[in-house]
Amino acid sequence: MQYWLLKSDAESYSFDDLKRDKTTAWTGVRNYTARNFMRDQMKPGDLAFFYHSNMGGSSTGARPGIVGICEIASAPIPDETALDPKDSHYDPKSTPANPIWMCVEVKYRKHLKKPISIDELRQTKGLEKMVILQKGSRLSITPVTEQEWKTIQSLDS
DNA sequence: GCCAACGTTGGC
DNA sequence: GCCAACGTTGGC
Repeated sequence: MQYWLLKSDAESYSFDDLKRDKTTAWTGVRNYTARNFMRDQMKPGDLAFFYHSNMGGSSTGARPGIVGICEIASAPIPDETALDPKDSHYDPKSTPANPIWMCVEVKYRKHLKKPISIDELRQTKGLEKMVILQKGSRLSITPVTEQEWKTIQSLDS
């Protein structure tokens, strides 16, 4: 059982979208480190924080942060978007016989009572080492330690 | 919109 | 295998 953090740009796929869909395949990841986490380490039943990043549109004043909890719901499966020439994530190096990009299905669990912003995470003792808080960290899938998980849960009140 | 940091690509 | 160039990410 492991804990994770999944980043998504709310404008492309938000946590509300996941609530609506209930389950979605986490496609479009084109980074080997992130892929390896999905392919080699994620297990059904693992839990993940869902994090909204903030590409461009912060006109509402909303800050990037954790908005909810979801669950890994499948073993690794080929990322279909890599095999579809019409998809913006198409990668000709990936073929049905040898799909280099893999994903997992993710299931909605629950919203936090209110989002925990990146600022609040930065201010919280014990979270200093979180990958997502490191300077220049762009990984869209990162492991979260049990201690970090509990600490963040305790902020959700 | 800016731009620092990062991952990937490709010429050598 | 090196590394400059490029494209992307994502906080601000």
